[in-house]
Amino acid sequence: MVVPYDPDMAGKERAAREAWRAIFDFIVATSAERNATLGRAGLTPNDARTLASIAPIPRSMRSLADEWRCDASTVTWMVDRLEARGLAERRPHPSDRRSRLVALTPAGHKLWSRIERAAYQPPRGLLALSEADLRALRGAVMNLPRGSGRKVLER
Amino acid sequence: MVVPYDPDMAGKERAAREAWRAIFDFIVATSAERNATLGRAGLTPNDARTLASIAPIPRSMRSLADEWRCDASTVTWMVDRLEARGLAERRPHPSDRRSRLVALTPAGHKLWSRIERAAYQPPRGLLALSEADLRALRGAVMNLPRGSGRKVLER
DNA sequence: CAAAATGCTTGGAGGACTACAACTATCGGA
DNA sequence: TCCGATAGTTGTAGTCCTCCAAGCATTTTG
Repeated sequence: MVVPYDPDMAGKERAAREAWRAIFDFIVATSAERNATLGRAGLTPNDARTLASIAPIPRSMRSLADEWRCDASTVTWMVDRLEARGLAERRPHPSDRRSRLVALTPAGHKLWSRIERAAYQPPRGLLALSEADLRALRGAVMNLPRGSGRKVLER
Repeated sequence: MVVPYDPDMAGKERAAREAWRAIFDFIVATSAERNATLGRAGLTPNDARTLASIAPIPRSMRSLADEWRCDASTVTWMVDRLEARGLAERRPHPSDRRSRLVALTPAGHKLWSRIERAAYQPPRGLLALSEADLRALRGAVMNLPRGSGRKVLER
């Protein structure tokens, strides 16, 4: 798709750049607290990513390795650690006996829902905005490309 | 400061929650690309944090340990690695001979400015928003609490 | 069916943290 | 001046990844 010349593009890009800078700085400034939350739950960032990946639906090891672009043995290591803590379990794949499905245990689901709830709790700094700003912010940001469309989201 | 009852608080908090959720998901979805950028520069996330901390002005090891809430020997390790790559250097402290100031070398400044420029480049997904959304977004996030006020920013 | 491909695990190696204990050099106060 | 606090380093140890090579079981393909 060819984009025709847009005299306002500079303005749009400038807005995007300035907005992103403020968001990025805010994320960085609040990241320590998020990591501390994980730490208190005894999870590494990678543990959390694993929980997030298998929480919606059991996944094969292979699909996790593809998603994370890592070696298959790395996935073995990750899942081993969660399994040792009783948070995840391996199940037989219904149609391929080579494969395993990794699923959360009840304890895993419970912990993950706690973590997720904490992660979605807005940082204090965000509440410092006015209601008008927050409504405007929400209106804009809800239009962000969503979900699994990886290609869309990458830089 | 006591906050009086605010009948609209629920609406404000709801806006904050929904906005944060969208932002958080977006950040997570784009984080792999940011890490890849660091990786291409041969930096770990911790390396980048170190560069960011000493880029504005040389810092003592102690102040870094305090900022990161880690053991002093961890700072030694971090700085050693950057120094080995010629990105940072230890300088004498002007008034305390026990202390060292850690500063970026010219190569360190050069690399850091590259990294910073890349980090502030808005992800593609953000450009998917309309100009109106981006302007609204910018208007809101520019009011976010800024800079070094750690207490303000934490959750 | 035989061969190639696939899914996963194991073993080995190494890098990146991270803290603790012990030690040196220096500072600062009584 | 002497002693406790402070800044930093070194050595040690342990965890968390991360990949590669090798191997097993199973599936898919020619």
